Amino acid sequence: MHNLEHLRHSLAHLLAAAVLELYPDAKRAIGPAIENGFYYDFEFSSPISNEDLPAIEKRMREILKKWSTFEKKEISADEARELFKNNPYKLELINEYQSQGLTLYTSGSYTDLCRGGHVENAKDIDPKAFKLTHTAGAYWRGDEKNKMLTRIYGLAFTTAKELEDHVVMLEEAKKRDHKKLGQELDLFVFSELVGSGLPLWTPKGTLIRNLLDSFVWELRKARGYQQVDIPHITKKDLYEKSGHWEKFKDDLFKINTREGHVFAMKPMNCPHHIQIYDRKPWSYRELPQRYASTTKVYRDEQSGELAGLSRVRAITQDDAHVFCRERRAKEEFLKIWDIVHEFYQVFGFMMRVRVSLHDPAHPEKYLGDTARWTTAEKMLREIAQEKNADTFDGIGEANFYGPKLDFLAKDSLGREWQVATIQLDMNMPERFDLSCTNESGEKERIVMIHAAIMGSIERFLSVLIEHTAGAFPTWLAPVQAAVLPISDKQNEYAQKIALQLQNSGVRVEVYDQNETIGKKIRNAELQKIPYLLVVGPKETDSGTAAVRQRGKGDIGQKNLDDFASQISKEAATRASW
RNA sequence: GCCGGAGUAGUUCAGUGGUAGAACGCGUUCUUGGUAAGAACGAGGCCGAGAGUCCGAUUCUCUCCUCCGGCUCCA
Repeated sequence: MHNLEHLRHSLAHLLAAAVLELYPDAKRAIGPAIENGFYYDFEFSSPISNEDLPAIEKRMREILKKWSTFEKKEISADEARELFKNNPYKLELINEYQSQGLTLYTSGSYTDLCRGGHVENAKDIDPKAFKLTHTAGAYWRGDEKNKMLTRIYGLAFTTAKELEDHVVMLEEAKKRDHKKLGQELDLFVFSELVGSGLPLWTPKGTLIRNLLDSFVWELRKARGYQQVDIPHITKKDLYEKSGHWEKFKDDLFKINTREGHVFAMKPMNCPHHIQIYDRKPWSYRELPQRYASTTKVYRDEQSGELAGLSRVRAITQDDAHVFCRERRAKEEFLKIWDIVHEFYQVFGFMMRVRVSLHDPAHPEKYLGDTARWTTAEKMLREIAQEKNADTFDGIGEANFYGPKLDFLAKDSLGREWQVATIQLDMNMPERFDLSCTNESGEKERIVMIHAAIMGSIERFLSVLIEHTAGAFPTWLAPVQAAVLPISDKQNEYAQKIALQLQNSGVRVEVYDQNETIGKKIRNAELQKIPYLLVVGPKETDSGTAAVRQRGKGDIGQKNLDDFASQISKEAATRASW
């Protein structure tokens, strides 16, 4: 069995071979294997688009028939330069790699400069197990100062079945796209007048946000957090002191006051929380101080970066900061970990935890002395060990101000998203001279812990919508039950029981439109409402409802008091089904 | 910001150098229906915004705005 990466890289060669036959003046850049497939970057003399892909793919299959082995040949830098004299990209690579020796690989009549990693024989490639998917712009060598090339992406697997499964998964993901579901379920909108990256939350969407936030708050409250509230703007002085002005001034929304002062919309909350901590001197006995705010931050993201709720300019953070002594940090980390665990477990996410460490090869990227980093990273590793969780190290993933634990959630389609994060900050307390008085009556430097559970409500909701396909658990569903009268003769009874349910705390809607019962059920199902209560003459007479549960169908006649208490119980326990 | 694609009714989309069409949704009426689409009629559009070419532009050209797929970025 051959290596999948070799297979994918071989297909990149095949793609280049087909492109060069169809577009002889296209210039090749690089073509590696990637997750699920491969790509190759080209400079085309005139733009190509997705419509051109079927022809290229067809040519790939034709060429593949003529290929067998990949012949390797060592060549000198001069020979290579001669061979690729019209290709500035290959020439750049030749100059870079000439000291390590250069190799050419040939299959059929196609030859490419390449460091190797191909299938033994091109006959091993299943012509039905790859597919070109889309084109995209990509900077040469990933540097935005360089020329933009055209990248052609393809999917590739060992068997046609695997390719098919992956395509089915992509289709499912498309159906669950949170931008699409957000509109269909009426959760949020964007307005051209308000601007891009600025979502507006409808009543249903706002309800969900508030329910999620209350859940996080409940978990925090139990662990000694206190809510604080802060303004959304600040004088630039705050960010000059925190260091953010210098580092991130391009990403700040700035405000000029009529008196000529410069303010900024807050892009993060820590400096504000720090000012609350710093309102008075603290005894070590009063620590930790744990401040939490669910509040928006504003970042002037590049327009091309914005995407649905995943990347916005007005971001709601469930942000908390713990101010504590360094020796206390571990205990606080563990508490936050518990919150993260409890929160994500409710939604059925599988979690992995990345211990994000500094990169010893680049000490210049980090603040503070090595000894403190060593101590701090040792602590994080201990925590990861004690928690006995699925953890891994991320070298070079630390913040410049400290190491952190990043939580990755795997959704129901197997995609992984970074969500919660717990960060140790040894820098801000220095900059703002944050301290407490210790047992010896001395001023002692404290540390800060940044702790976001959802991270951003917008991003978390984008993940949750796609994870659940919009079928929210009962406790979170904006409408938990719909009452569907079979004809308008039952409208009055429907209103009556809706009111009764509403009084027991159930979020309920009545579908009393002049439509058939089939149509009402269809509409309610499309809204992914957990429970539908169908009421006809039978139910009116017996004072019941025929209940249909989302995903399960008819679950029989229910007494209303029993039904209401069942929903309340589901909501209280945040049950999922 | 960059490359490519796209903006037509509330939504999903057809379409045309002579100022527009479907389906669903919405309204009215008929229908009173038992577990995923009953019927008829009707309202609804400065064809994303601005400029240019043309006798005439929703259609062609340019600029801007917005969205999508990527790239770069993400405290």
